Amino acid sequence: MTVLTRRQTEIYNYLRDNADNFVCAPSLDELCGHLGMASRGSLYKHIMALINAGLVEPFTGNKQAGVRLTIQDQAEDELAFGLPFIGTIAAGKPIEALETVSYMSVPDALKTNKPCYVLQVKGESMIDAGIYDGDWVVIEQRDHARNGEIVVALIDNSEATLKFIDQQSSEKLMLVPANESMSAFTYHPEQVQIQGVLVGQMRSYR
Amino acid sequence: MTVLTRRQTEIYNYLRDNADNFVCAPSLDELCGHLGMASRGSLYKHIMALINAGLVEPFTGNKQAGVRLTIQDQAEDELAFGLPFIGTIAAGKPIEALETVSYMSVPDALKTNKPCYVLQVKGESMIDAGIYDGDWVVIEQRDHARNGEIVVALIDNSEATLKFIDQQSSEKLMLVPANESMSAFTYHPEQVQIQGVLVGQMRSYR
DNA sequence: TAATTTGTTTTCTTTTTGTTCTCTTTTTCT
DNA sequence: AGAAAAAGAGAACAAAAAGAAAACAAATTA
Repeated sequence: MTVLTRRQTEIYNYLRDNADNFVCAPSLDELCGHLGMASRGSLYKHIMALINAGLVEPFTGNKQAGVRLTIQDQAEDELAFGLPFIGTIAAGKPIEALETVSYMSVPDALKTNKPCYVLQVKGESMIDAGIYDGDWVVIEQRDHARNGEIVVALIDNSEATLKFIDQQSSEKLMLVPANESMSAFTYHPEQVQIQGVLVGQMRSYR
Repeated sequence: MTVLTRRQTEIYNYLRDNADNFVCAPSLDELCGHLGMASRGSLYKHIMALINAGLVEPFTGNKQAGVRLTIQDQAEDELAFGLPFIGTIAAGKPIEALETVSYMSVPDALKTNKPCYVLQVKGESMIDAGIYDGDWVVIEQRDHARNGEIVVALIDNSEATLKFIDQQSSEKLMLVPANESMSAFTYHPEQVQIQGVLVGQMRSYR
């Protein structure tokens, strides 16, 4: 998995979105203008990082051809790149407090058009729902959910878990694990902070 | 593909857009006027580059015919669109016989560096392994597998399924579903054709 | 034939561009 | 708060690209 910094992601997104607007491969100076930068040398470092990551085609020697996007990133339909990967879900911190570890390419089919992020599941609390230890989950950032949805919930500001949510009212709500050996608990709404709702899941067998 | 310099691209675009405006093929001096250049020799270099790239028809000797445009548009890179999405797994046909329905971008973590394709799971045969009806699976194209791996297997040339493979020998092999209500079957190796091995899985909750 | 146009080559200068460096500022993490 | 990483500015350099101008030969035109 490719790890990009925030600026690198911004620049890559700009290149991807504007690839068709250039009559030919743009020069570093030209890109600087579009990106609001004053120094070629600074942009150069970012471009080299993207080339190193295989996201951008290298400069053609010293023929000053500039930068061209690679093939895989031109995919029209399922183009996907750059959801922040935040870490594991058992971190016990509010999502906003977690730093983006890296970015992860996620198919469109697994995310929504709202802000999303990726977590890696730690533990077996959702095993009966087909979500296993080590899986990645795509979470739409939200502070509310409907009954029956699977949510990332922060309990008493200390423990983050992935659970079904149910029986929400002004006095209580229920968090239900999908694991026979674990039991559901009822909380006061003030105890529970919803961090997002599950919209996608991925697993690697390698 | 030949990479054009900026000026070459500009000149090519001008020629393409204005080909119909010339009563006959323009001379270099005439083109210099239109392009705001003072030197034939400079333009000559650019034109020769375009001829070399096959984008412009060569000068017809010294009969002052000038430059003629070819019909050919600028060659575009052939784009790849991620992994081929072939369809559902219960299709009952060999994978090779299936045509690519579309392409799907898949995170690096879910694929290998070998040829892979994507299938959508139909049925509940792997439900106890956390693979549900409607999930997408990433399959590495292979005709053999190790015991314990999850494979796409074509049985008797008629039925494609996703199963664990086990107890492979020259006389038999076993295909084991991950579903309590379904039972494992033993086959002769000739009956079973392995189409690939599971390397990734994805699910959407939208 | 002489003059003119045109493609072609060559030499030279200027501009653009990739590349590397050092230094400062900003952001991020501990 | 302090350390580390990221981001940016700016200068300097070499190579490539671009252009100007002159010269020449072949073809066309007058």
